[in-house]
Amino acid sequence: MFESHFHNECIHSALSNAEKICMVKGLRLTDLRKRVLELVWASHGPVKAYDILDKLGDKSASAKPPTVYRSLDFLKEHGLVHKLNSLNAYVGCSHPHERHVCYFLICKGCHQVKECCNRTLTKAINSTSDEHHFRPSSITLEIEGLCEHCSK
Amino acid sequence: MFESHFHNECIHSALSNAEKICMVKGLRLTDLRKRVLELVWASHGPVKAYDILDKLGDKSASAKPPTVYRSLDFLKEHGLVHKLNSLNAYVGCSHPHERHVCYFLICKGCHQVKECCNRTLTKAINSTSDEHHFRPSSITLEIEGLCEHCSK
DNA sequence: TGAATGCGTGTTATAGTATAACGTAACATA
DNA sequence: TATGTTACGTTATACTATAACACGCATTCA
Ligand SMILES: [Zn+2]
Ligand SMILES: [Zn+2]
Ligand SMILES: [Zn+2]
Ligand SMILES: [Zn+2]
Repeated sequence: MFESHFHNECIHSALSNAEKICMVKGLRLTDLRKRVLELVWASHGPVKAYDILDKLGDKSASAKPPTVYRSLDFLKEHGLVHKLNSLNAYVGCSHPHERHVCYFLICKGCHQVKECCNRTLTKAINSTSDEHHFRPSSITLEIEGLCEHCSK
Repeated sequence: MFESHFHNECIHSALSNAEKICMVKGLRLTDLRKRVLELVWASHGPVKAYDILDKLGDKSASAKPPTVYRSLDFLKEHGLVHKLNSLNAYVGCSHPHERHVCYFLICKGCHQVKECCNRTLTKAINSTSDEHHFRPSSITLEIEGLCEHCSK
């Protein structure tokens, strides 16, 4: 799904973006939160909360579930990570600057996730909601399947 | 979301539909599976696995988690119920005859769920997938918000 | 300065969701 | 009746997430 690349750059830019965003919004991107974000960004794939927990443990001996869930909540709330409901897993947001609804392509082959947030989908969702006189507040759209590379 | 109605008729018709479908497909809609389906259909809202478990317990003393999860798996697999990933809950399929992808409107006010499975959405999802050369195999689309009645 | 407040984190415990693994009973088919 | 298959019972455990309370530290304001 992601052609071979220097992923350290992805991590680095995700972290520095997050710092800028938090700076601007007056949020505290503490060490803990930054480390959790870094672990979420360890790959372009879904990351489980308890895997983050284990890896935190390496550095700071005593991490307990609330530690990581609280950080994830913070990061979610401010659009830095997303939760994938169909997997109970988390993924870093690939364009956290723009406030937007996010849809996901989840490859079962290479276990990578790509955000696909386009107007066409949003329009279709809104017009369907309208038809039903429904006022949407939060949307989960997760498309599982095989990416170009993995379907060959 | 659902105007006042005689819900017993919903339950009854869901069960008799299920019987027909299983008959045709040569599937065994056992007593247990039928009771689980009935409990899922207790409302038009999401139902939790452990609530089903509790209610099963009333009749058959010793129900354990695998009992209900196995039945739910069977019902899911054959399109008689759907799982709502954003809620970890289950809902009866409102038109199990047609093989189809299902999208859901979930009202946070009255806790009712409506299937909205239209071509426009499917087309938008497929064309987005195409753009990314992605081959979808399973789709989760859950729209949370307020229904017409509850948004007044 | 010192109390008051808010926030982030630590810590313990528990709630909630789901499956593995193994045994037995019921059913189908020959 | 023998045989293989499916459904279910049962025990244990894994996985996911939150409640509740304590502590430290920074900010504010009396
Ligand atoms: Zn990368
Ligand atoms: Zn792939
Ligand atoms: Zn009804
Ligand atoms: Zn409603």
